[in-house]
Amino acid sequence: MDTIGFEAHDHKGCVRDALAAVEAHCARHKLQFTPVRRRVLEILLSEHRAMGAYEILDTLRDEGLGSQPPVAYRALDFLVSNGFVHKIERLNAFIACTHPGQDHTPAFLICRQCDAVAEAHAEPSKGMLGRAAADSGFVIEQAVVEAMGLCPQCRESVHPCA
Amino acid sequence: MDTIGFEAHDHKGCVRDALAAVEAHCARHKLQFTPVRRRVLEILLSEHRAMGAYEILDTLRDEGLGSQPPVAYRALDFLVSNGFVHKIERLNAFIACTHPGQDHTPAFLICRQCDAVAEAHAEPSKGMLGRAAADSGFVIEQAVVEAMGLCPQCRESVHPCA
DNA sequence: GGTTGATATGTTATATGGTTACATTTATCA
DNA sequence: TGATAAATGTAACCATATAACATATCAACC
Repeated sequence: MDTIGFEAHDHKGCVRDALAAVEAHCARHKLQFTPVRRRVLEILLSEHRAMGAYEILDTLRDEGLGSQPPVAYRALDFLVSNGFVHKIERLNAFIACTHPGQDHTPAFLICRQCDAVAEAHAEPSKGMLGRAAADSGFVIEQAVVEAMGLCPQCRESVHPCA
Repeated sequence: MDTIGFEAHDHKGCVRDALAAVEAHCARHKLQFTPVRRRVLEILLSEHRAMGAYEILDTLRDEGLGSQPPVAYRALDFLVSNGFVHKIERLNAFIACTHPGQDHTPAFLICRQCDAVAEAHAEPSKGMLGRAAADSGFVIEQAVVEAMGLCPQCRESVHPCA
């Protein structure tokens, strides 16, 4: 229910905590949290922004962890299918989940000016969309919800009167 | 409020009406509804499904209306920015709007089995997303809402007991 | 009705994002 | 320890989208 994302926070702590949560989740579910997968998650967590697969790959290459696209995409596939990372369709980019482990439908607030992204929650089964789906007999399994606009900071810099 | 999309309908009539509505809208707003733009819209309307830009381009090429990607992308840009066509981010594909001219935030129900797409309406300013945005001071200008799942027909074919 | 500025198209080349296919290695577990 | 599955390395390729620039067409005014 908290948006975080556009506010300052203890970033080192948030990276550490998220990493620990994912590690625990993988141990519990017998998932292999391999070096490449771990490093990709670390990169996304510490950058704390949406990154393209090739941008992530550049970092991996610099570190000798793999140089070809499939390396990055495979790690991202793993992280996305387990809910540790989300893909932002509108940006063809990936971002670390802020509530790893918990089952949820993410929604994103994307600033068109500074590209900052905040994660919120959506409830696709409710509202008009849910009603339209129910009316037509459509079963929603997964949803993409991405709002574009201006974040608080950029809004102020556009309207300096604030 | 009607979903249409997964139901049978008078398709010839719906193509004709939509085309007429767009034509009227362009005349009223002094927009150039050129042959390429018109043909791209016609293709999308009559196919009545999400199509990739290159698939549309193939048809244009066959008809001698242009053979290079920018031709298709420019026509699509025009149609999308005027609300006659929507882009489905999840599919990197385009689909004709079912309510051309009217200002609205489209939402899509996408069948993962048969790729059928139905257009519904979303109200991003309401619900949890709207509240999260308001709470954090984010101003929503535009939204992508795309639900993946099973359409009525495919749902039945998966559960033959129905 | 011709001139001009804006809008639209033709075309080449290239950037960006993502997958296939197959060989090799590493983990898991009986 | 050996069999099987899962993960990685690597090359080649496919798919989506844009940049840049030349040419043509339109719209509107004198």
